[in-house]
Amino acid sequence: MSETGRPAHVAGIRYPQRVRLVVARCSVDYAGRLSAHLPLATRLLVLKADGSVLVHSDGGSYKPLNWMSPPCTLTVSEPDEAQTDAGAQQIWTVTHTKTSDRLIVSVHEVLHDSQHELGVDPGLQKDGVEAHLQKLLAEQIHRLGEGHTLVRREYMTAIGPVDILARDSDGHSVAVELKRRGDIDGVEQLTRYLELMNRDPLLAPVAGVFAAQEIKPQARTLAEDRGIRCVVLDYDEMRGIDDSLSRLF
Amino acid sequence: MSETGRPAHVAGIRYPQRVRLVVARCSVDYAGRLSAHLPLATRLLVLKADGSVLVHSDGGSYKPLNWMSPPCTLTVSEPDEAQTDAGAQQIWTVTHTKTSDRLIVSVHEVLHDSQHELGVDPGLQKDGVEAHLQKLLAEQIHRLGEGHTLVRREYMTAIGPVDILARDSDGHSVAVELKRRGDIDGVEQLTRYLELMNRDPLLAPVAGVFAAQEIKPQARTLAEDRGIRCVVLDYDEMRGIDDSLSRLF
DNA sequence: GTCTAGATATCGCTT
DNA sequence: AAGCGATGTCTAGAC
Repeated sequence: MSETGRPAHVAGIRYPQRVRLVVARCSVDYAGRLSAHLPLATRLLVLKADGSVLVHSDGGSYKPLNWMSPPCTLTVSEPDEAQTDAGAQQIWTVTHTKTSDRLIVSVHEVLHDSQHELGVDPGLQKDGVEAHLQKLLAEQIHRLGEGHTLVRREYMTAIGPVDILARDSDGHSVAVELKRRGDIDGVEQLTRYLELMNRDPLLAPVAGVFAAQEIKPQARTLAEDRGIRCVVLDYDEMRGIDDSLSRLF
Repeated sequence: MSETGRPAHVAGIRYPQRVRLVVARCSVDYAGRLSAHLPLATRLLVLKADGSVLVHSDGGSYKPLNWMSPPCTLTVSEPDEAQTDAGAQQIWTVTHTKTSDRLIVSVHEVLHDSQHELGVDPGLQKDGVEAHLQKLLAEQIHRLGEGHTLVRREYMTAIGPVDILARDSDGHSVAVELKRRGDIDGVEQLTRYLELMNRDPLLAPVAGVFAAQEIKPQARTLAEDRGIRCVVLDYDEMRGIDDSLSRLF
């Protein structure tokens, strides 16, 4: 109960990682990059082995009401007189190791307290992010328009890599900016690439294509105003074709 | 154990909100906006009253390894033959109510299972960051340079509000884009405002100031290349002055 | 290490 | 309802 944060390594000995689950009536204060306060209520407190703390309510998204990110340490202390009068039984102070961020939990009543050994997690395997979309579009470059050919993915320029460089049926260069969701940011990014590339006589004229699964109206307006063509990609359809291709082998 | 998700309202009766904590050896698959897989390992599963599920490891940040956001429902089913052979005891399927997103948890061994009544949370009270920085800069407008005067905060234009509009010592307009961290995005945003405002004969010429607690090198280069002045703000110093002022009252 | 771009972002506010 | 900006963003990859 009065145990503090459990570092994974102490004096060279590797202790098993443990997560501690506490359900308690508590109030919470955070002082760091901002100040925040949570009034007294019953909440779930998750204390991870690296010292990090999550304060969750029963609802909302995956984001805790409040938290402290690692590296940090938890110390438990007795409440002072004022805190005792307010009903606090324990004060948990979570201090960030590098910054001066602080999370203070005033624990009024502990309703549950248990520890569980989880071990190290093998981690998440992802599929279907922008990288995958880029691979698919490179394989299905005709989606940019008839007669298009791939020059290369991640074409390097002085200000960063262009997602895809292609040529249209006339042999002119086409720079493609690819997004999962097409926002104004992406149009600005492509615009910077186009400005730079069109100064290169070996490449110019370079046309721009803004390709995304979904293009926001404002982004489309800005793009078309700048002569950038917009292409909406159907990920499922592209993946479907990719799967069918895979099945041939 | 075999209980499914508990909606907060059933047949007009309001049930108490409950959070369920499960520690289990499990593998997890997500199919929705992307595909993701978590190999078999021991993890913390948090099931909230709104049906949402968080899959946490003992470490990392506040973000779960995987999750399903509300509104969604959890159903528990028996594993099929292949799943039983793989060692699964139960299959939890979490389905999003509006999209077709799906989270499937293959539960191999339950190590802990408890439920806790939390009630409705009063919610977080926040104070700080960009709003505060904007208020401080409006009060300390001299930080833009000698002789500057405030016109107004959140000066509305056709494409959105400019954080601060001021005048310099010559009476010329100054548009200020304020950020906690000064990134290229912020420079682009300010550039769009300046283009628009400089078309307005009542305002033009409008100078630009990019003000932030921290300005990234690339952002500074881009800003200065466009004739936008960069001002680094010391939040603690500004807050200190603000506090001293407050103490006078 | 630092820095940059992407994200199943989430959250809140305004139109 | 939909769009947009901010976030204590977090995270992974590049340099």
